Parts: sequence; structure tokens; C-alpha cells
Amino acid sequence: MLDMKFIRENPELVETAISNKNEKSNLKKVLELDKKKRELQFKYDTMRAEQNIVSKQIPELKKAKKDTTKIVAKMKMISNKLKNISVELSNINEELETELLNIPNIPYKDVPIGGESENEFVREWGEKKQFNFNPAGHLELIKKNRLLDIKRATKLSGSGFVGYTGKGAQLERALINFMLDFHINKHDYEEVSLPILVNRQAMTGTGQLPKMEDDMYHVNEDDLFLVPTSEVSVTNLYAQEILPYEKLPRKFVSYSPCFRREAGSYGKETKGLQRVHQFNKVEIVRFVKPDTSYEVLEEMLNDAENILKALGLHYRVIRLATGDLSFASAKTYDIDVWAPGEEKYLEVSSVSNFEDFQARRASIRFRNESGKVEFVHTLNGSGLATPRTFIALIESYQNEDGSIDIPEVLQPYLNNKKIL
RNA sequence: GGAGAGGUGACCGAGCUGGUUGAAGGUGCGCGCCUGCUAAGCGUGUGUAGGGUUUAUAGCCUUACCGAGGGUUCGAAUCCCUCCCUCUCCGCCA
Repeated sequence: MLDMKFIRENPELVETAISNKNEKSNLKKVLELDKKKRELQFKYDTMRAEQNIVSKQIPELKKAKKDTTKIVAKMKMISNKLKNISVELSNINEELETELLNIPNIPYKDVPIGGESENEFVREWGEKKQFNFNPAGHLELIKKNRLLDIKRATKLSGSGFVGYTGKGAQLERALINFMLDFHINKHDYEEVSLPILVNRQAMTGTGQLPKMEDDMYHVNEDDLFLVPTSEVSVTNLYAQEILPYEKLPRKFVSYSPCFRREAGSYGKETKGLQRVHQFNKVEIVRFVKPDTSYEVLEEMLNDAENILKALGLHYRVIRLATGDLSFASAKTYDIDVWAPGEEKYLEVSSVSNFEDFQARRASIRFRNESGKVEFVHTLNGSGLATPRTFIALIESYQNEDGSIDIPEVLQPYLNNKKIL
């Protein structure tokens, strides 16, 4: 959420951001409602002030044995008027809140303007692996090594759900443990393991709601949502809190399953493991002081890259253009890993700075050096999502006979075996 | 799921027979004083979010907030209703 005062004073900036992000927010309505709200609030406050004063006088008049029927009758009228105003006011507030929640974050100044085609190549690491045989795709490798049982998983939950089996299940678990340990030991993150069912408030806090409600799995009985990313649970850890100055910065790493309905995306990369409704992800999240957040963004990008470097997988880093930025993000880097069997890059990480957008929605604040209360900046990044990392891994480490080598860093997690 | 207790400021904890209580008292923290040092003591200050005024994120005025929402009343932390949450015991269960 943006600061109402900021919107009021910079409507052009906000309008530009909305159009650059291809959002359909109603800025005009926000400005109108804000104006109406303030007028009404002023009226209400003034009348309330009068009521408060007179209400204090009444007991004194009574004590002095003076007749209060007249004044009480007058106050009764004011009381009724106030009731009407407060109803109107809360309606306007509700409307304004709704509209405000639909205004996206403003892209950072160095974010390229435009759609997906304007995404910028930042850098790459390693190179496309060459084979002296024709490398197989991941589906073939999965079949040969029985790493997944996609058909039977579909029997359980429908298309878009996969099940890891045997060595595949072990390899995925090894990946998760490796990534967690790496971030904990090499990058000094604190591990948290949190609920994956969260309430509406949490989902609104990080910005998934209201816009993406159709994309979320929802448990009706309890009005709880399955998290699409552990960003939601981790970021909301400090919702409604004011952190003491010394408590910042904080850095967390969390593994969780993630759930996405992917409504309307059928047919797009749906084969196999590339786009699934449930997947596992290790996520890194930070709460930082505002003036450090862009420095930290680069740091987190490195943290995520280091995983791929350790795994020896070629990747490239992309700076997203405004049209490709998520609703809540001010700046995002994507990391795409090379999958030699598919002969394409797959997105395995998204690292974003939300500045104070999420903090304002979730009310995550801190006391700055001079004791004043300020919103923190929140950032998060995948570090990494397992399915596509899994694809790149088995495709990159395959041998001609279809067997798969285990990268050195994963060997300790797989009984020190060198081949899966 | 059943029975009971409870949700007040950074924390503990009064108030809950409705009326200077934004909230006693204590702890913590800030500032000042005192003390040879330490410990203690004394004084004083210490919430958040809006709105108005203003060059001002200074000051001043004002509103709201005692789990959330609604009701009664001239007036509610205090009375009534609904919901949420926490704790204890029982039941059920990994």
C-alpha cells in the first residue's frame, strides 16, 4: 500500500506507475474518496469535540441541581447526527481502503519501462553445458530413473500435481537441505518453519490479496489460504509490530511447500515439472532499514546466485521491466537457470525489494535512531524453488547411459554417493 | 467438540455499582539531581494513528484507539449482543 499523503501529493507519479505496471487501479476514485473522507472526518471531529465538552458539563450541572433536560435534548440531536456521519464515514473508509489496496507499488527509478521485451540482461555465470551425445530432456531422465510418478500423483489430486519417488524424492530432499544449510551457514540466515495455512490478513499484508485471490487455494471452513510462497508467513511474522532499533536488520530462511492454482495458465509450460500447483521452495526474507534496502537487494541476489554456483549450474540474471514486475514489488531480479535438455532457461528465483509497500499494509515498523516510528523495508527472494532447479540439475548432470552424477555439494546429503 | 477463566500502554497490573481515566500503582527506558566507588535515593519525562493550523516530520488545537465489530446512553475500558484469540480441565487425535 502506498502512503495516502504521497498519493495526494504525487498523483502523476502514481498514475504513471499504474500504467507502466499495466494495472487497472482507480486513482481518480481514490483521490475523490480521500477528499470526501477528510471533509467528513473534520465535521465529525468538530462535533465530537463539542459533545465531549458538554458531556463533561452535564454531571456538574446535575450536581449544582440545575435543569439539564434542555441540554440533554440538544445533545441527543447531536448524538444522532454523529451516528449518521459515522456510518457514512465508515462506508467511505471501507471504499477507500478497497481502492487503495488495488494501487500497485511504484517501480524503482532504474527499472526499465515497458513489457516483458524490455527486461534487461544483467549478467550470466558459467556457460551452456556441451555434451558429446544428444542430452535427454528431464521427462525422459525422470522416466529412466523413476524419479517421479506424475501419473499416479494426478490420480490423487488432478493434473498439475506431481509426486517424487525413490531417488527423485531423495534428491529433492537433498536439494532442500543443502539450500537451507547453505543460507544458514554461509549467509547467516536464521531458519524459521511456519504455518503454511494463513489468514486473509496475512495474505493481504504481503499483497497477494485482493488481486490474486483466484490464484490461491482457500479453505472455506476457516477462511484460511494455502501460502503461494513462504514469503507470506515470514514477512507477516512482524505484522502490527514496532521493532526496536537494534532488532534490525533481520534475515530469515524458510523452507515450505507452495501452492498456486495457476488459474488460466493451462497450456503454458505445463508439461512435467515446469509449472505445478504444489512445489517446494526455500525462501529468504529480510527486514531492513529503508536506506539500506537496495544494497541488500544486491546482496540477496548474490545469496541466491551462490546456490547455483555451488551446484555448478549455468544461469543468467535478468532485471524485470515495469510491466513484468509483481504488484507489490519496486524492483525485481529473476534468475534463470539453463536446462540443456529443454534447451532453454527456466526461472528459478525472483528477488525483490518491496520497500515499505508490504510494511505499510502489514504495519511492520521500527523505531529509528532518533526514536521515531518508521516503516521497515521488506525484501525476499527464492533461494531456490526446487522443481525447475531439479530439472536443470538432472539435465546438466546426465550421462550418456541416462544415469545422473551428483554434484559434490549434494553428495553429503545422499550418503556420499557420486552417482544417483 | 464439552466446561470454565481471561484479553487494558514496552512489560506487570488496577479500574469494570458508566462521567477530567489515555487510562492508578509498579517495572523498564530517557533526561536531570544527589551519592568518594558500587548499590540505592530524589525529581521529571516516556503510546500509536488520523485531521486542522503552520515554511515545517517544530509547536499549538483536536479526534480515535483499553481483542474486533455492533447496540444502549447526553456520555462506555466500564452495561448488552455477535465474533476472534489465549489459558486450564475433560473428550478426541497425530
